[in-house]
Amino acid sequence: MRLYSTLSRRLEELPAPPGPIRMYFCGPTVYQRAHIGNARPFLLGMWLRSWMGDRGYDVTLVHNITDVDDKILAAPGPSAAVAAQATEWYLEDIGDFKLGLPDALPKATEAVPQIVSFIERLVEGDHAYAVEGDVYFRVARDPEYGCLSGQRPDQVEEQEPNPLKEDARDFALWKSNKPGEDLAWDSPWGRGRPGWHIECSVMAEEAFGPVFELHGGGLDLVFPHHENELAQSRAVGHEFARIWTHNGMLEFGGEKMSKSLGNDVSIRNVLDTWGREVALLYFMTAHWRKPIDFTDETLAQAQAQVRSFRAAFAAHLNVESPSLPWEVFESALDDDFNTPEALAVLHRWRSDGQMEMVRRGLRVFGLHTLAQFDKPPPRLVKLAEQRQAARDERDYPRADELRAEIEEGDWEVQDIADSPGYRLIPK
RNA sequence: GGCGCCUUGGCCGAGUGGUUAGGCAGCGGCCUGCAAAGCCGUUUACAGCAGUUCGAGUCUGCUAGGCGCCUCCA
Repeated sequence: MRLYSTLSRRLEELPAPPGPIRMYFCGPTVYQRAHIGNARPFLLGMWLRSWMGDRGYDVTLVHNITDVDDKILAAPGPSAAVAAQATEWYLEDIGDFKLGLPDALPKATEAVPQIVSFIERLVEGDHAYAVEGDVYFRVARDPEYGCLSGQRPDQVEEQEPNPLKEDARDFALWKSNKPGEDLAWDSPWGRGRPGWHIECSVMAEEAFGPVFELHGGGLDLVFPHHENELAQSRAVGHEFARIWTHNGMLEFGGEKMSKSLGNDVSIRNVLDTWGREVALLYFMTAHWRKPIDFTDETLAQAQAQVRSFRAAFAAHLNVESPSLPWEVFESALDDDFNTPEALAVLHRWRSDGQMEMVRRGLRVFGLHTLAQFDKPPPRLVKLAEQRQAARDERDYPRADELRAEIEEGDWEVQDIADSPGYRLIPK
């Protein structure tokens, strides 16, 4: 199996099973409802874990939560409560995809002692310096700085000059407590809080030690966040992540969806409006590295595909001797996790009536639920039986009335050709 | 100014030099009491220009347009 890595800028072959494959994916900063773009790295991580598990790998997925940050401090109310509430929402939201949870969901605030000692190591190694209660990373000491993002340090723009820094490119590892900030810890440099990048270096080390196979996150984190993480970890002698995956952004009206632009739609909203199956299939339609448009039309297309799979399962087709072998599906996913191509294979099996193959493939993505049907409510079964009776008596106006009533209950009644039977399918 | 990415038919999207991707929507037909589902058929693809090659959507160069990052961001 291979995946494209930002670090090498090419496809990287994974070690042979069973690995291990240790994956660290950057999660959200928790200060409000997470938007649907935040779901993408989560889903990619979960799907990779699922697929690699099937392929015989020993996989561990760590997905961090940033619960100390400027935005949390700026939000109205006690910061700890803001973060706790938003964390709860996030866990609810990702839980509702019903894919299970990552193996660990560490929080920055629960790693502060380790963060402090990590920074001490950097200071001792002369990779960092303390100034008036802040600690900064010394970028000039790292000749490799920029290797992940391709940024040339001398070309990086500085927005607001900070006189405390030796060099404009240096970034904060520890920030001194400012008046009004209600999240702070004691440290050798005084009361303060961790900078943004350091938590990931520390929590990845906590989980995996000095080296692990895969680090994921959104494309917008390549620089500066991941560049800085890598620099910090290498400064203490770690190899850190070998493969870096960066998923494409969700776009909304031609622009990136983000909280700062105010064009974001929450995960909760999407789940409530379209349901988990449509949301999951929607993300399958685009390759993970590419941008994906978030529009009613693209979601509606995903919904149409969901319905086509469900209808095929309802028809109970299962033809033996597959037209395409399982290996075709496998190689699509093994090759840079190409979900659109895998989806095309599933459609091919669907149209050939090989629903067991479809079910097996959908299971990787948590979509095998399309093959499971709840029992229709007894009230609707009764209506369907009445409709059947009306049809038998050729009372078609009555039959159509009953069908409309069934559809109001979000089930659809379909007659079966060549038999007097019908079937009920959830809409 | 720097770094990186993208441009395929009405829409979404595969395509790792040489036979149909696939889905959605549309149209015509079969089936149906009517539908739905299904099935069959069908509809100006590869931004433009030049090059490499026996052969390019696929490689190279240029042009045009778009996007991301360099500041919080998945």
